[in-house]
Amino acid sequence: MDNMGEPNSIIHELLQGLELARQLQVYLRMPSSSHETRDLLIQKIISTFEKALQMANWKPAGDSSQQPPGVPIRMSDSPLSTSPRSEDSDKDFKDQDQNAFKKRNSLPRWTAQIRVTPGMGVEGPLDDGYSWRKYGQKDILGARYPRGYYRCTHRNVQGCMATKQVQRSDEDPTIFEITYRGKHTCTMANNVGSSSVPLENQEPSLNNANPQQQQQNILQSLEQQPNELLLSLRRGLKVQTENLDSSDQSFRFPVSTNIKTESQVLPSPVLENNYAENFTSPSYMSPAASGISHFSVSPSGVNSYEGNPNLASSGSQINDMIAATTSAPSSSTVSLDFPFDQFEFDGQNFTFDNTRFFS
DNA sequence: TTCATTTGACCGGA
DNA sequence: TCCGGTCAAATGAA
Repeated sequence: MDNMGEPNSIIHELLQGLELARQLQVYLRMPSSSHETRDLLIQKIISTFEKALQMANWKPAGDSSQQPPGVPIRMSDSPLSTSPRSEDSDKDFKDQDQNAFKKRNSLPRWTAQIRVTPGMGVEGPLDDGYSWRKYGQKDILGARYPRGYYRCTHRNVQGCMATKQVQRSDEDPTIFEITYRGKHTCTMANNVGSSSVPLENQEPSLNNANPQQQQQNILQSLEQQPNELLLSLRRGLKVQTENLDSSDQSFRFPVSTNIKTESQVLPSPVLENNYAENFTSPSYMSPAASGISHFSVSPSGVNSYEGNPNLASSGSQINDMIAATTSAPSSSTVSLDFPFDQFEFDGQNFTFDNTRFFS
């Protein structure tokens, strides 16, 4: 934490990695580019990030006895119980629910923000690796847009008590604030960030959490997005952390480096709208109130997108879209978008599971 | 039939 | 008492 490397150097390395990733993106779009070149670029990117990680005193995960692998973001000391779960008793889970409800304010909690700025192509592994199920929506006093409530799909089966809330910002409707609560204890959590296992080979539940339905939900929501928002989903992904507890430690990843093709990302109906799936949200961001991660989406020159002129919208539907995109299982995708779920940033340190990132 | 979302009702903390 | 968070019945989609 307090022995972090020179931030400027780290940023320099990260920027270098970014530039390399961009180059890779270009190469990947050129059918004639050679594998050697791509491999070389990938190697460079990896070493760049490794350097940055060294500078940040990054330690390989291994002390995460409580934390699921690949979910490296440290929670601040939280009272969250990780007590053993009963696999076969709904009653136990109901009891847990009761406790969770009583203690809801003591659950670890952290916030991410996703910004959808005009013109972007949200491509990339924008999922957080978990599947979520909406269980409520509520109008919040003083807020223009309703808040959506989501919990882990595996709650009933595995007693995973993780929840999240999605709230569209009043001040800037392009910003969606996602508040995570609780810690995933489902098997999904064990798979998230597993660096060597391709997503498609991971826990089946990752993919069988009805991705079609989630995709369809996205689509439904999209069909009612304003053109502006749809257009905004065309560009690249930019990551910005701000207000991290050491005020000036913020940094920005203008990530626009997708190697995932749209056809890999989306079912054709979605592609017809040229909409890209999956915001990645941090599985575990710093819960510190000061540690809001700001995910914004910015122009990246990504091609091919025309908003559907027939689209209309409502705030809650956009909320759903964002929520769904942050929750949709990533299925079998490979991307160079920054994988937030492998990214640890507790104010001064961050870690990054680069093996999965580049796998 | 199964599973997810919607939405009004209910609960509990402040 | 208010309001945020959750429950659960109704509904819809696959």
